[in-house]
This record gives sequence, structure tokens and C-alpha cells, in this order.
Amino acid sequence: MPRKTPAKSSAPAPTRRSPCPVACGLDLFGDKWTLLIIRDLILGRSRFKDFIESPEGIPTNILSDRLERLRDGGIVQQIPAADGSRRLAYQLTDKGLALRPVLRAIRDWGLKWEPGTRANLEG
Amino acid sequence: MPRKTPAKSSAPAPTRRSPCPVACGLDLFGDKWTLLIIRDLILGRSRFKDFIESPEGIPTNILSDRLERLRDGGIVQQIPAADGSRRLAYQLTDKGLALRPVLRAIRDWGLKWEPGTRANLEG
DNA sequence: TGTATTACTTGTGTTTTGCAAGTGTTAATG
DNA sequence: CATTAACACTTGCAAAACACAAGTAATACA
Repeated sequence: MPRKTPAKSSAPAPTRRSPCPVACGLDLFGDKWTLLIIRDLILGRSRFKDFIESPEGIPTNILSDRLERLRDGGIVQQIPAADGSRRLAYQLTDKGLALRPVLRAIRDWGLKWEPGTRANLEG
Repeated sequence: MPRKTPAKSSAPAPTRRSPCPVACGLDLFGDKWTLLIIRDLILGRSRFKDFIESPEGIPTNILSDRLERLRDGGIVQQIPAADGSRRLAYQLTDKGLALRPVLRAIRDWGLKWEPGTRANLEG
């Protein structure tokens, strides 16, 4: 059942570790998977299946959990799919799109310092 | 006992999830704590105690583990302390210093999108 | 020499993860 | 319109990672 998107009325910062913007960001996307989902969204992927098919092989329960957290954090939203279908699609909000420089910085670092990596992310 | 720094002869990329530079970076620093240690190093902190005293309160065993992983990953190295003492200090390598743009991007994002955060990181 | 500090390690219980399997819902096909 | 396939999840369970407290060994200082 596709969740009804209850939008979690208001649970802003239950336990923020510190007022540091870095710590605060990591509370939202500081793990092995979340930024890969955001990478995929930036690359134009938008559906559950798309994220599953990425080469890193995220488990479905982790993906569900992360999408929920990203939705609660205001980084993604669900919208009607681009094609005529009635299914929903995930999309970055402005807050999520603003993470592009973060992804770009990580990508550039990886390309320079981790031999054997190659980018799919443009720009 | 301060570890002898065995330097782990050669364990380059045991299990890389994909050739994506982002995924590869996250294998090294994709968690709640690692980038905070790097933040502290950029801020000029260099000793075990310094990291412990950061407001987020990293547990000591996690700190030990992360420092070891960062050393194995070539992001930090141990050098004689600046003061006369015989104790060691942690320092970023060139590879570690190259993560500055990543930290800067996360900081800027947090400052803009997470209300109530304030930066210690300059530049 | 004694005490405090530093830099850890170890132990224990809790939480998170990874994997497989199952479930309801929508889309495609005959 | 009935079946089937694909999709978007949820559930269960073992294994790993985490958080917290306590303990230990080596400096540093008095």
C-alpha cells in the first residue's frame, strides 16, 4: 500500500546533537545510503524501483526508512508521476536541491582521491 | 597504551559498493561521526581529548574506531604533538584537507536550511 | 613517588542493518 | 473482465554497529 503521506504535522528537531550546521545536516543525511538516494534524485530518478536498481543495492526496508526520513526532513516530496500513471514519484524540494553543491564536492573529492572511480553526476 | 600505529600494510578497497565517487566517499566517511572529526581537525583540534570535548559527545570507542579507519583510509596521520610533549597528535593529510569543500558545502547548506544553527567553521 | 590526565580497550545491552520472504495495489495482457 | 506481472512497500530475524559505563596503561605534573 503506497503510504498516504501523512506529512507528520510538526516534529522539527527532536534531538539535535548541537547547533553546528554540519552536525545538524549529518542528523538528516549522515549515513551510507541517504546521499546516494539524493544523488539518484539529482540524476532524474524518481521511483522506488529506480533507487533499488542503483548499483549499490540498497535494501528495500532501508530505502523505505530513508525516504520517510527525507520526507519528514523536507528534502523530498511525493508528486504524481510524470507519465500518465497514477503512481507517485519522489522529487527533491528546494531544500533538497540545495544539496547539489554537497554532492558535487563529494564527487570531485572521490574522483581526485579515490582511484578507479568515475562519475555519472554531471555539473 | 597509545597504539603503535601499525600502518596496516595494504588493504586498499576491500569491498567497494560501486565505482561511483560518491558511494566510495561514503564508504569512508558516510556516518554520523566521521565528518565531525574532520570538522574538528579543520578547526585545528588534534588530540583525542579535543574530539571527545566537542559538543556532540562522541563515545570513546567510536572515536577510536573512526580514527583508525581514517588512518587506514589515508585521511589522517599521527605526528608528534606541537607542544614539547611526547604524545602524538592527529593531523589531516592532503587527502583529508581536500575534504574542506565538502565540509564547507554542508555547513552552508545547514546554515541556510536548518534554522537555529550557527557555524564555528571559518572559510 | 603519588596523583591526575590522556588515550585508549573491554563488556554489556540496545539499536540499526542486511537479507529473505511476504502482502496489498496498480498496470499490462488476453 | 479475469489473470498475471510489476511495483511499492512491510515483516521477521540474525548479525553488525552503536551507546554507555567501567577499567587499564602510559604519560605529565607536583
